[in-house]
Amino acid sequence: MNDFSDLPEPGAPDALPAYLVGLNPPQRDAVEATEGPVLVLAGAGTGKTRVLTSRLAHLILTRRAQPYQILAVTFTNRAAREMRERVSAQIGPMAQDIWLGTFHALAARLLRRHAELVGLKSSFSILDTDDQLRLLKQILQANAVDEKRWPAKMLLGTIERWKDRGLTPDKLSTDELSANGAGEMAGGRLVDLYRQYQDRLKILNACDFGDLLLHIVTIFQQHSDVLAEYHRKFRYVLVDEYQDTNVVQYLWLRLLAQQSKNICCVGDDDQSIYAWRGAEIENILKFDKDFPGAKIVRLEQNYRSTAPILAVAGHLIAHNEGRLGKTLWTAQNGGAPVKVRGVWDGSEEAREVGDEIESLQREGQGLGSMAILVRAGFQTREFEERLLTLGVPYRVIGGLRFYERAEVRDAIAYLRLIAQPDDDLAFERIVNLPRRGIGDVALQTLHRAARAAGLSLSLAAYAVVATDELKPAARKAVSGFLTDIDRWRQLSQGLSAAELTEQLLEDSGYTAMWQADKSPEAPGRLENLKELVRAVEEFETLPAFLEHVSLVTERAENNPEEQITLMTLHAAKGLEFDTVFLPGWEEGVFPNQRSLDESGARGLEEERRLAYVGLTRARQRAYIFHAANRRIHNQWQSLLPSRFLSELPQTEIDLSAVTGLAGAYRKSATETYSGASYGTGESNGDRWAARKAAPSRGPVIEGRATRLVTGTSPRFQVGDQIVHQKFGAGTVDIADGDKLQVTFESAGVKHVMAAFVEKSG
DNA sequence: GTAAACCTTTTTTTT
DNA sequence: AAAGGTTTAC
Repeated sequence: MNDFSDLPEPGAPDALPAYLVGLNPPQRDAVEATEGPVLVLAGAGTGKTRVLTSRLAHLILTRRAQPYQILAVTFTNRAAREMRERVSAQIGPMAQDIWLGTFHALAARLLRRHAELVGLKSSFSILDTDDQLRLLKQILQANAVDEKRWPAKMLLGTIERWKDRGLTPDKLSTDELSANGAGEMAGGRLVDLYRQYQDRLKILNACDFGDLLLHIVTIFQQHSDVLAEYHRKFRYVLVDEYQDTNVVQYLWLRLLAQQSKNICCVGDDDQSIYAWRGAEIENILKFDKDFPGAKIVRLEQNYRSTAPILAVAGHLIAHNEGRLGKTLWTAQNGGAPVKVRGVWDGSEEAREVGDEIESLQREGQGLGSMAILVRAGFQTREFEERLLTLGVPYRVIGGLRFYERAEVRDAIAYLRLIAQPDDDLAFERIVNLPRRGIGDVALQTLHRAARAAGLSLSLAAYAVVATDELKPAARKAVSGFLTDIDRWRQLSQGLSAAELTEQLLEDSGYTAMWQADKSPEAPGRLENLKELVRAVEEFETLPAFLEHVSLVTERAENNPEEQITLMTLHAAKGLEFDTVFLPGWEEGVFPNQRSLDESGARGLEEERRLAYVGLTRARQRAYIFHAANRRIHNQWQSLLPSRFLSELPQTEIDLSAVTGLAGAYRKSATETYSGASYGTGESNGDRWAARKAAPSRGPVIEGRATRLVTGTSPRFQVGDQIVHQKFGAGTVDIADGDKLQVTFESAGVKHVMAAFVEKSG
């Protein structure tokens, strides 16, 4: 370990500082290129975090900057925490002073300082998705927008995408509106609704997630003195996962770095998987245009996965266009091929995965080093059931987070209202919870008064109870509620946040409400409330806790037991496991149909990157599964294997199908598919070579779906009577090679593969 | 004001 | 199949 009291001067000949020891040449390059713009293209498992933390240590220990003069931005709280921990290990407590956090957390911190410049108070609330939706619904109702035709969710999505691109209502051009038909949404009034939504936020002294960044950019653009202050302050800017930045984030970074030019962005264009929430892969692709003279460093030596896994992932991702281009390699030899297994249906898939898990366990593999990575959250259910049956402990990442549970949100609404009287959404949530006799009629009266006076609900309520607008009972109830709130607000001055929370839940009758509830969930909810009080204890002040709640969306997991992890591919980014199971590689499931429908070629490429992310999570073993049939929307469907399977190098994979399948699968249980089994008939090796030679030819989106062709599969003609293993007897309507459209006697019209039916009679 | 009954939709991914 | 929302009935 290096003692930094006798640090070598920069450029000292021999003694290598500890943070540089063991770095490979490109990694070291990335650490030491401190001045000017730098783009580090860091492939999966190439030691990206190591480079980031070493770079921070380098900047600080060589005294190029004080910790508080460095801005280091990540996307997830997990990444921020990990980086902070690892820098601390290298440079000690100084690491606490680095401006290190997620985009949103850092933006919130800045916005609290300058809130008045965008018409907010420093105490503003940060709304979550639920609040946003309720707010927009109110506006839609007030504007008589038909919510059936224009679901609030969809409109909110459009508004959020605008915000991601830095578009305030004033900046929306007609061009923007004609794109994706946004101009016609909600009868052409969406911009107006957007404006009303923003106006409401201002009255509520609140902002949503997108606003955190948008407001800061607005401030920087309109107040050069404020921007200049931060130019002086932040000498170096570091950005993690740059491929996931959206336009606002890009603008924010560019504004901050335009003076010093010392911006270092680390990312991997092949792992860009967040276009659906506004990320612009172009940001990373055009980095050297945005920051002229940028140095580009490629990290390509992989320290995580075996050679076969890298080969499979590399072949797959090579089918994408518009890449910056990287080829991962490893010094390791050996390693098992990636296993690809075809199964009959979802439950067989779950059984097979379960069996494999148990057999790995018998070999001494720990559950903690295994993961099942699915495309969409609902896919975990079948595996959960199977694992429960087998008695294999598991944990699911994602799903309902602690802070999203109704009772926790209720309690937090109380706290929000105390911290911020203008928070109408919180007010409405709890004004009659538990029941206080403040019903719709009373609430409507308050709404009217608030709108008339241009005040928030709780402020208007004070005025209303002084009049006789409300019936005596309601008036008494409202005034009682206001008195309570005032009292708690008083208490919040003297008590700790946790004590306040405890007392509040008692006094308000909220705890009592759940105690009186005899539904089976009630005990769990009470337990969650206790857990909430424990969570509040970690924070000194109420505002600090509320900030945490808005920005940190994770739940405390402290389970010492060895468990297998189930999560989505998105959630898995940045993690690694010895063994990775990748189920559900079927057309429509993965690549996801909706992604294809909505985003075409771009959507397909993003899905392929998602597959790449999944494969590159694996250190030792990767298993891919595809099922021939699945119940989707409670209906059985037969599915084609994912086109991604035809894009894998046949030499590095081990193909097999489980016994009991018809046609191609049934011939031999262990027979591997030949090179022509998947795909179009040209060998995949050729396609791979052709692709390299002619990178301009894009993958076909709408083209023929991947086929399972074998020389032995019978040919069908229109009118043939057939039997399908799942759907029973039917008649062929259309025969297109191996794809048939069949009218079944009981199951109706289906598209099925020839391989799964047999001629009858 | 509450509860039951009925209808609709859901399943992409989340800071 | 289940959850959520809305309508209807008490």
